Amino acid sequence: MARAGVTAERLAQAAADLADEVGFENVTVSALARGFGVKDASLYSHIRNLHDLRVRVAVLALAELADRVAAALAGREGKDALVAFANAYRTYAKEHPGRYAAMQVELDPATAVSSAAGRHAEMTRAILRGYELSEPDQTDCVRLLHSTFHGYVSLEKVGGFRYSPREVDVSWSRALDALDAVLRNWPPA
Amino acid sequence: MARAGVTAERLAQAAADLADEVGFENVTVSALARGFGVKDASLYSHIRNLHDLRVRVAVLALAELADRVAAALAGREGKDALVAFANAYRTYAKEHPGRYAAMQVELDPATAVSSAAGRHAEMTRAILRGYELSEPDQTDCVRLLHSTFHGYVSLEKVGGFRYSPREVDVSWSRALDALDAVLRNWPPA
DNA sequence: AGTAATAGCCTAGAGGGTCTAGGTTTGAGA
DNA sequence: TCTCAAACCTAGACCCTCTAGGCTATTACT
Repeated sequence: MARAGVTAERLAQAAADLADEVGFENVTVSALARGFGVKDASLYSHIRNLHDLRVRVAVLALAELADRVAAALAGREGKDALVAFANAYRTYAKEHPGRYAAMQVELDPATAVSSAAGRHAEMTRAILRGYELSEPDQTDCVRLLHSTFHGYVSLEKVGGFRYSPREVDVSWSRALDALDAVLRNWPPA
Repeated sequence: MARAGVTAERLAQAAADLADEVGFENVTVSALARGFGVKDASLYSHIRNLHDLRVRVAVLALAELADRVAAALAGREGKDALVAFANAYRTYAKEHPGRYAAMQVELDPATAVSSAAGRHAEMTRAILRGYELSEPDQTDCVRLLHSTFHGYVSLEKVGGFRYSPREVDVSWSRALDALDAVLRNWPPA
Protein backbone atom coordinates (compact mmCIF):
# COMPACT_ATOMS: atom_id res chain seq x y z
CA MET A 1 0.00 0.00 0.00
CA ALA A 2 1.21 3.48 -0.85
CA ARG A 3 2.44 5.71 1.92
CA ALA A 4 0.30 8.57 3.01
CA GLY A 5 3.24 10.91 3.28
CA VAL A 6 2.51 12.23 6.71
CA THR A 7 4.94 14.66 8.26
CA ALA A 8 4.74 16.74 11.39
CA GLU A 9 4.35 19.89 9.27
CA ARG A 10 1.45 18.47 7.27
CA LEU A 11 -0.18 17.29 10.45
CA ALA A 12 0.05 20.74 11.94
CA GLN A 13 -1.39 22.27 8.77
CA ALA A 14 -4.25 19.78 8.68
CA ALA A 15 -4.87 20.25 12.38
CA ALA A 16 -4.99 24.00 11.91
CA ASP A 17 -7.51 23.70 9.09
CA LEU A 18 -9.58 21.28 11.11
CA ALA A 19 -9.43 23.61 14.10
CA ASP A 20 -10.83 26.46 12.01
CA GLU A 21 -13.66 24.18 10.98
CA VAL A 22 -14.68 22.38 14.13
CA GLY A 23 -12.96 24.35 16.88
CA PHE A 24 -9.52 23.96 18.36
CA GLU A 25 -10.76 21.91 21.31
CA ASN A 26 -12.39 19.41 18.99
CA VAL A 27 -9.33 18.54 16.99
CA THR A 28 -8.50 14.92 17.70
CA VAL A 29 -5.63 12.73 16.65
CA SER A 30 -8.21 10.21 15.47
CA ALA A 31 -9.97 12.62 13.15
CA LEU A 32 -6.65 13.72 11.77
CA ALA A 33 -5.60 10.14 11.13
CA ARG A 34 -8.87 9.48 9.33
CA GLY A 35 -8.20 12.48 7.17
CA PHE A 36 -4.86 11.04 6.12
CA GLY A 37 -6.31 7.56 5.64
CA VAL A 38 -4.06 6.19 8.31
CA LYS A 39 -4.43 4.61 11.76
CA ASP A 40 -4.28 6.73 14.90
CA ALA A 41 -1.17 5.06 16.17
CA SER A 42 0.75 5.97 13.03
CA LEU A 43 0.62 9.64 13.84
CA TYR A 44 2.54 9.13 17.03
CA SER A 45 5.74 8.63 15.10
CA HIS A 46 5.41 12.23 13.93
CA ILE A 47 4.04 13.96 17.02
CA ARG A 48 4.72 13.16 20.65
CA ASN A 49 1.14 13.51 21.78
CA LEU A 50 -1.95 15.67 21.44
CA HIS A 51 -0.39 18.53 23.35
CA ASP A 52 2.60 18.51 21.06
CA LEU A 53 0.26 18.73 18.08
CA ARG A 54 -1.53 21.68 19.62
CA VAL A 55 1.73 23.47 20.26
CA ARG A 56 2.67 22.99 16.62
CA VAL A 57 -0.60 24.56 15.54
CA ALA A 58 0.04 27.46 17.89
CA VAL A 59 3.50 28.04 16.46
CA LEU A 60 2.13 27.85 12.94
CA ALA A 61 -0.61 30.35 13.69
CA LEU A 62 1.78 32.71 15.43
CA ALA A 63 4.01 32.75 12.36
CA GLU A 64 1.11 33.21 9.93
CA LEU A 65 -0.29 36.09 11.92
CA ALA A 66 3.14 37.69 12.21
CA ASP A 67 3.44 37.60 8.42
CA ARG A 68 0.07 39.21 7.97
CA VAL A 69 0.76 41.90 10.48
CA ALA A 70 4.14 42.62 8.91
CA ALA A 71 2.48 43.04 5.52
CA ALA A 72 -0.19 45.30 6.96
CA LEU A 73 2.39 47.41 8.73
CA ALA A 74 4.61 48.01 5.71
CA GLY A 75 5.01 51.68 5.00
CA ARG A 76 2.74 52.92 7.75
CA GLU A 77 3.41 54.72 10.97
CA GLY A 78 1.63 56.42 13.83
CA LYS A 79 -2.09 55.85 14.05
CA ASP A 80 -2.16 54.33 10.58
CA ALA A 81 0.18 51.62 11.75
CA LEU A 82 -1.78 51.07 14.93
CA VAL A 83 -5.02 50.63 13.05
CA ALA A 84 -3.43 48.39 10.43
CA PHE A 85 -1.93 46.16 13.11
CA ALA A 86 -5.15 45.95 15.04
CA ASN A 87 -7.27 45.18 12.01
CA ALA A 88 -4.88 42.56 10.72
CA TYR A 89 -5.03 40.94 14.14
CA ARG A 90 -8.80 41.02 14.40
CA THR A 91 -9.33 39.88 10.83
CA TYR A 92 -7.04 36.92 11.28
CA ALA A 93 -8.85 35.94 14.46
CA LYS A 94 -12.17 36.01 12.66
CA GLU A 95 -11.02 34.17 9.58
CA HIS A 96 -9.16 31.56 11.58
CA PRO A 97 -10.92 31.01 14.88
CA GLY A 98 -9.29 27.66 15.45
CA ARG A 99 -5.80 28.92 14.75
CA TYR A 100 -6.47 31.92 16.93
CA ALA A 101 -7.58 29.73 19.81
CA ALA A 102 -4.43 27.69 19.36
CA MET A 103 -2.35 30.81 19.92
CA GLN A 104 -3.64 30.87 23.49
CA VAL A 105 -1.99 27.63 24.55
CA GLU A 106 0.74 28.12 27.07
CA LEU A 107 4.11 27.61 25.36
CA ASP A 108 7.11 26.41 27.29
CA PRO A 109 9.86 29.04 27.30
CA ALA A 110 12.04 27.33 24.67
CA THR A 111 9.19 27.02 22.19
CA ALA A 112 8.02 30.54 22.90
CA VAL A 113 11.43 31.98 22.17
CA SER A 114 11.84 30.06 18.93
CA SER A 115 8.31 31.00 17.84
CA ALA A 116 7.16 34.15 16.10
CA ALA A 117 6.06 35.62 19.44
CA GLY A 118 9.17 37.77 19.44
CA ARG A 119 8.28 39.20 16.05
CA HIS A 120 4.91 40.21 17.41
CA ALA A 121 6.51 42.07 20.26
CA GLU A 122 8.97 43.73 17.91
CA MET A 123 6.25 44.85 15.56
CA THR A 124 4.22 46.28 18.40
CA ARG A 125 7.30 48.20 19.48
CA ALA A 126 7.69 49.40 15.92
CA ILE A 127 4.26 51.00 16.12
CA LEU A 128 5.21 52.76 19.30
CA ARG A 129 8.12 54.44 17.58
CA GLY A 130 5.56 56.82 16.17
CA TYR A 131 4.62 57.89 19.69
CA GLU A 132 7.75 59.05 21.46
CA LEU A 133 7.72 56.56 24.29
CA SER A 134 10.72 55.15 26.07
CA GLU A 135 11.19 52.23 28.41
CA PRO A 136 9.58 51.13 30.59
CA ASP A 137 6.53 52.91 29.24
CA GLN A 138 7.02 51.11 25.96
CA THR A 139 6.68 47.71 27.57
CA ASP A 140 3.61 48.86 29.44
CA CYS A 141 2.12 50.04 26.16
CA VAL A 142 2.91 46.82 24.36
CA ARG A 143 1.10 44.95 27.10
CA LEU A 144 -1.85 47.30 27.04
CA LEU A 145 -2.23 47.10 23.27
CA HIS A 146 -1.92 43.36 23.11
CA SER A 147 -4.36 42.98 25.99
CA THR A 148 -6.95 45.19 24.40
CA PHE A 149 -6.72 43.54 21.01
CA HIS A 150 -6.88 40.06 22.41
CA GLY A 151 -9.58 40.93 24.91
CA TYR A 152 -11.81 42.56 22.34
CA VAL A 153 -11.49 39.80 19.80
CA SER A 154 -11.97 37.14 22.37
CA LEU A 155 -15.05 38.68 24.00
CA GLU A 156 -16.50 39.33 20.58
CA LYS A 157 -16.12 35.68 19.74
CA VAL A 158 -17.89 34.34 22.83
CA GLY A 159 -20.71 36.77 22.20
CA GLY A 160 -20.05 39.22 25.00
CA PHE A 161 -21.06 42.18 22.85
CA ARG A 162 -24.31 40.77 21.56
CA TYR A 163 -26.54 42.40 24.11
CA SER A 164 -26.29 45.96 22.92
CA PRO A 165 -27.50 47.29 19.58
CA ARG A 166 -24.28 49.31 19.20
CA GLU A 167 -22.33 47.96 16.23
CA VAL A 168 -19.28 46.01 17.24
CA ASP A 169 -17.18 47.39 14.39
CA VAL A 170 -17.85 50.95 15.43
CA SER A 171 -16.93 50.30 19.05
CA TRP A 172 -13.76 48.69 17.78
CA SER A 173 -12.69 51.70 15.80
CA ARG A 174 -13.53 53.98 18.70
CA ALA A 175 -11.38 51.79 20.90
CA LEU A 176 -8.53 52.29 18.45
CA ASP A 177 -9.11 56.04 18.56
CA ALA A 178 -8.89 55.87 22.32
CA LEU A 179 -5.70 53.83 22.24
CA ASP A 180 -4.15 56.28 19.81
CA ALA A 181 -5.13 59.15 22.09
CA VAL A 182 -3.69 57.54 25.16
CA LEU A 183 -0.43 56.68 23.40
CA ARG A 184 -0.04 60.23 22.16
CA ASN A 185 -0.60 61.46 25.67
CA TRP A 186 0.75 58.72 27.88
CA PRO A 187 0.18 59.66 31.53
CA PRO A 188 3.33 60.09 33.64
CA ALA A 189 3.91 57.51 36.36
CA MET B 1 -26.95 2.27 50.99
CA ALA B 2 -27.00 5.90 51.97
CA ARG B 3 -27.61 8.53 49.32
CA ALA B 4 -24.82 10.79 48.38
CA GLY B 5 -27.03 13.86 48.27
CA VAL B 6 -26.02 15.05 44.86
CA THR B 7 -27.79 18.06 43.43
CA ALA B 8 -27.12 20.16 40.38
CA GLU B 9 -25.95 23.01 42.61
CA ARG B 10 -23.48 20.86 44.51
CA LEU B 11 -22.22 19.46 41.26
CA ALA B 12 -21.59 22.92 39.91
CA GLN B 13 -19.80 23.89 43.13
CA ALA B 14 -17.65 20.78 43.09
CA ALA B 15 -16.95 21.22 39.39
CA ALA B 16 -15.90 24.81 40.01
CA ASP B 17 -13.53 23.76 42.78
CA LEU B 18 -12.13 21.00 40.64
CA ALA B 19 -11.71 23.42 37.75
CA ASP B 20 -9.64 25.73 39.93
CA GLU B 21 -7.46 22.77 40.82
CA VAL B 22 -6.95 20.93 37.57
CA GLY B 23 -8.13 23.40 34.95
CA PHE B 24 -11.56 23.92 33.50
CA GLU B 25 -10.88 21.77 30.45
CA ASN B 26 -9.91 18.84 32.62
CA VAL B 27 -13.09 18.67 34.65
CA THR B 28 -14.77 15.40 33.81
CA VAL B 29 -18.07 13.93 34.82
CA SER B 30 -16.17 10.83 35.85
CA ALA B 31 -13.88 12.64 38.25
CA LEU B 32 -16.83 14.46 39.71
CA ALA B 33 -18.71 11.21 40.22
CA ARG B 34 -15.69 9.72 41.96
CA GLY B 35 -15.60 12.70 44.27
CA PHE B 36 -19.19 12.07 45.29
CA GLY B 37 -18.62 8.33 45.64
CA VAL B 38 -21.14 7.65 42.93
CA LYS B 39 -21.20 6.18 39.43
CA ASP B 40 -20.86 8.40 36.36
CA ALA B 41 -24.30 7.56 35.09
CA SER B 42 -25.90 8.82 38.28
CA LEU B 43 -24.88 12.38 37.60
CA TYR B 44 -26.88 12.46 34.42
CA SER B 45 -30.10 12.69 36.39
CA HIS B 46 -28.88 16.06 37.68
CA ILE B 47 -27.16 17.51 34.65
CA ARG B 48 -28.02 17.08 30.99
CA ASN B 49 -24.47 16.58 29.81
CA LEU B 50 -20.96 17.91 30.20
CA HIS B 51 -21.78 21.14 28.43
CA ASP B 52 -24.67 21.75 30.76
CA LEU B 53 -22.32 21.28 33.70
CA ARG B 54 -19.88 23.75 32.27
CA VAL B 55 -22.58 26.32 31.74
CA ARG B 56 -23.60 25.93 35.37
CA VAL B 57 -20.04 26.59 36.47
CA ALA B 58 -19.94 29.66 34.24
CA VAL B 59 -23.14 31.02 35.75
CA LEU B 60 -21.87 30.35 39.24
CA ALA B 61 -18.58 32.11 38.55
CA LEU B 62 -20.31 35.07 36.93
CA ALA B 63 -22.45 35.53 40.03
CA GLU B 64 -19.54 35.16 42.44
CA LEU B 65 -17.46 37.68 40.57
CA ALA B 66 -20.37 40.11 40.38
CA ASP B 67 -20.69 39.91 44.16
CA ARG B 68 -17.02 40.61 44.66
CA VAL B 69 -17.02 43.50 42.26
CA ALA B 70 -20.10 44.96 43.90
CA ALA B 71 -18.41 44.80 47.28
CA ALA B 72 -15.24 46.36 45.91
CA LEU B 73 -17.20 49.16 44.28
CA ALA B 74 -19.21 50.16 47.34
CA GLY B 75 -18.67 53.78 48.24
CA ARG B 76 -16.15 54.50 45.50
CA GLU B 77 -16.32 56.58 42.38
CA GLY B 78 -14.16 57.89 39.58
CA LYS B 79 -10.72 56.41 39.30
CA ASP B 80 -11.05 54.77 42.70
CA ALA B 81 -14.00 52.81 41.43
CA LEU B 82 -12.23 51.92 38.20
CA VAL B 83 -9.21 50.56 40.04
CA ALA B 84 -11.33 48.70 42.56
CA PHE B 85 -13.33 47.04 39.80
CA ALA B 86 -10.26 46.11 37.84
CA ASN B 87 -8.42 44.70 40.81
CA ALA B 88 -11.40 42.71 42.00
CA TYR B 89 -11.64 41.25 38.51
CA ARG B 90 -7.99 40.39 38.22
CA THR B 91 -7.76 38.99 41.74
CA TYR B 92 -10.72 36.74 41.17
CA ALA B 93 -9.22 35.48 37.95
CA LYS B 94 -5.98 34.63 39.70
CA GLU B 95 -7.56 33.00 42.72
CA HIS B 96 -10.02 31.04 40.62
CA PRO B 97 -8.44 30.22 37.28
CA GLY B 98 -10.86 27.40 36.58
CA ARG B 99 -13.93 29.47 37.38
CA TYR B 100 -12.51 32.30 35.30
CA ALA B 101 -11.99 30.03 32.33
CA ALA B 102 -15.56 28.83 32.74
CA MET B 103 -16.79 32.39 32.33
CA GLN B 104 -15.53 32.28 28.75
CA VAL B 105 -17.94 29.60 27.58
CA GLU B 106 -20.47 30.86 25.12
CA LEU B 107 -23.84 31.13 26.82
CA ASP B 108 -27.06 30.82 24.89
CA PRO B 109 -29.05 34.06 25.00
CA ALA B 110 -31.58 32.85 27.59
CA THR B 111 -28.90 31.72 30.03
CA ALA B 112 -26.88 34.87 29.44
CA VAL B 113 -29.84 37.08 30.28
CA SER B 114 -30.70 35.18 33.44
CA SER B 115 -27.05 35.17 34.53
CA ALA B 116 -25.16 37.86 36.37
CA ALA B 117 -23.71 39.14 33.08
CA GLY B 118 -26.18 42.00 33.21
CA ARG B 119 -24.96 43.02 36.65
CA HIS B 120 -21.43 43.20 35.30
CA ALA B 121 -22.50 45.53 32.54
CA GLU B 122 -24.47 47.67 35.00
CA MET B 123 -21.56 47.95 37.35
CA THR B 124 -19.23 48.95 34.57
CA ARG B 125 -21.70 51.64 33.60
CA ALA B 126 -21.79 52.74 37.22
CA ILE B 127 -18.07 53.41 37.06
CA LEU B 128 -18.52 55.49 33.97
CA ARG B 129 -20.93 57.78 35.76
CA GLY B 130 -17.85 59.36 37.28
CA TYR B 131 -16.67 60.31 33.82
CA GLU B 132 -19.38 62.31 32.10
CA LEU B 133 -19.96 60.02 29.15
CA SER B 134 -23.21 59.51 27.34
CA GLU B 135 -24.39 56.91 24.87
CA PRO B 136 -23.12 55.53 22.62
CA ASP B 137 -19.71 56.42 24.04
CA GLN B 138 -20.67 54.66 27.23
CA THR B 139 -21.19 51.37 25.48
CA ASP B 140 -17.92 51.78 23.64
CA CYS B 141 -16.18 52.39 26.96
CA VAL B 142 -17.80 49.40 28.62
CA ARG B 143 -16.50 47.26 25.78
CA LEU B 144 -13.05 48.78 25.93
CA LEU B 145 -12.76 48.32 29.68
CA HIS B 146 -14.01 44.78 29.66
CA SER B 147 -11.73 43.91 26.77
CA THR B 148 -8.67 45.33 28.43
CA PHE B 149 -9.32 43.64 31.75
CA HIS B 150 -10.05 40.30 30.19
CA GLY B 151 -7.20 40.56 27.73
CA TYR B 152 -4.66 41.46 30.33
CA VAL B 153 -5.68 38.77 32.77
CA SER B 154 -5.88 36.19 30.08
CA LEU B 155 -2.49 36.97 28.50
CA GLU B 156 -0.94 37.07 31.93
CA LYS B 157 -2.26 33.61 32.63
CA VAL B 158 -0.86 32.00 29.49
CA GLY B 159 2.48 33.62 30.22
CA GLY B 160 2.47 36.26 27.53
CA PHE B 161 4.18 38.78 29.80
CA ARG B 162 6.95 36.55 31.01
CA TYR B 163 9.55 37.66 28.53
CA SER B 164 10.22 41.10 29.86
CA PRO B 165 11.69 41.91 33.26
CA ARG B 166 9.11 44.67 33.74
CA GLU B 167 6.85 43.73 36.65
CA VAL B 168 3.42 42.69 35.57
CA ASP B 169 1.72 44.42 38.50
CA VAL B 170 3.27 47.73 37.59
CA SER B 171 2.25 47.49 33.95
CA TRP B 172 -1.23 46.70 35.18
CA SER B 173 -1.52 49.79 37.29
CA ARG B 174 -0.10 51.90 34.48
CA ALA B 175 -2.73 50.44 32.20
CA LEU B 176 -5.37 51.53 34.69
CA ASP B 177 -3.85 55.01 34.74
CA ALA B 178 -4.08 55.05 30.98
CA LEU B 179 -7.70 53.89 30.99
CA ASP B 180 -8.58 56.54 33.54
CA ALA B 181 -6.91 59.17 31.40
CA VAL B 182 -8.69 58.12 28.26
CA LEU B 183 -12.06 58.04 30.01
CA ARG B 184 -11.55 61.52 31.40
CA ASN B 185 -10.68 62.71 27.95
CA TRP B 186 -12.67 60.51 25.62
CA PRO B 187 -11.84 61.44 22.03
CA PRO B 188 -14.76 62.75 19.95
CA ALA B 189 -15.99 60.53 17.13
C1' DA C 1 -50.05 2.87 58.59
C1' DG C 2 -50.14 1.51 53.87
C1' DT C 3 -49.33 2.49 49.29
C1' DA C 4 -48.14 4.99 45.13
C1' DA C 5 -45.12 7.90 42.93
C1' DT C 6 -40.76 9.90 42.35
C1' DA C 7 -36.09 10.85 42.69
C1' DG C 8 -31.55 8.95 43.37
C1' DC C 9 -28.67 5.53 42.46
C1' DC C 10 -27.25 1.26 40.08
C1' DT C 11 -25.33 -2.14 36.19
C1' DA C 12 -24.39 -2.84 31.51
C1' DG C 13 -22.66 -1.37 27.53
C1' DA C 14 -21.96 1.28 23.08
C1' DG C 15 -18.89 4.36 21.11
C1' DG C 16 -15.01 7.41 20.83
C1' DG C 17 -10.61 9.16 22.27
C1' DT C 18 -5.29 8.87 23.76
C1' DC C 19 -1.32 6.45 23.73
C1' DT C 20 2.11 2.25 24.24
C1' DA C 21 4.35 -2.00 22.70
C1' DG C 22 5.90 -4.45 19.34
C1' DG C 23 5.66 -6.23 14.55
C1' DT C 24 5.74 -5.55 9.29
C1' DT C 25 6.45 -3.06 4.99
C1' DT C 26 8.69 0.29 2.05
C1' DG C 27 12.03 2.97 -0.12
C1' DA C 28 16.51 5.04 -0.50
C1' DG C 29 21.28 4.50 -0.25
C1' DA C 30 25.61 1.41 0.31
C1' DT D 1 21.07 -6.54 -4.16
C1' DC D 2 21.06 -5.90 0.61
C1' DT D 3 20.33 -3.14 4.65
C1' DC D 4 18.12 -0.30 7.79
C1' DA D 5 15.47 3.40 9.34
C1' DA D 6 11.25 5.49 8.77
C1' DA D 7 6.41 4.85 8.02
C1' DC D 8 2.80 2.25 8.93
C1' DC D 9 0.23 -1.60 11.12
C1' DT D 10 -2.43 -4.57 14.89
C1' DA D 11 -3.63 -5.22 19.51
C1' DG D 12 -4.93 -3.55 23.50
C1' DA D 13 -5.00 -0.83 28.00
C1' DC D 14 -7.32 2.86 29.87
C1' DC D 15 -10.34 6.90 30.32
C1' DC D 16 -14.22 9.47 29.00
C1' DT D 17 -19.41 10.56 27.65
C1' DC D 18 -23.85 9.21 27.60
C1' DT D 19 -28.15 5.93 27.01
C1' DA D 20 -31.26 2.25 28.51
C1' DG D 21 -33.35 0.03 31.80
C1' DG D 22 -33.82 -1.58 36.66
C1' DC D 23 -33.84 -1.33 41.75
C1' DT D 24 -34.58 1.24 46.15
C1' DA D 25 -35.15 4.81 49.42
C1' DT D 26 -37.88 8.79 50.39
C1' DT D 27 -41.86 11.53 50.14
C1' DA D 28 -46.62 12.45 49.74
C1' DC D 29 -51.19 11.03 49.81
C1' DT D 30 -55.00 8.48 51.29
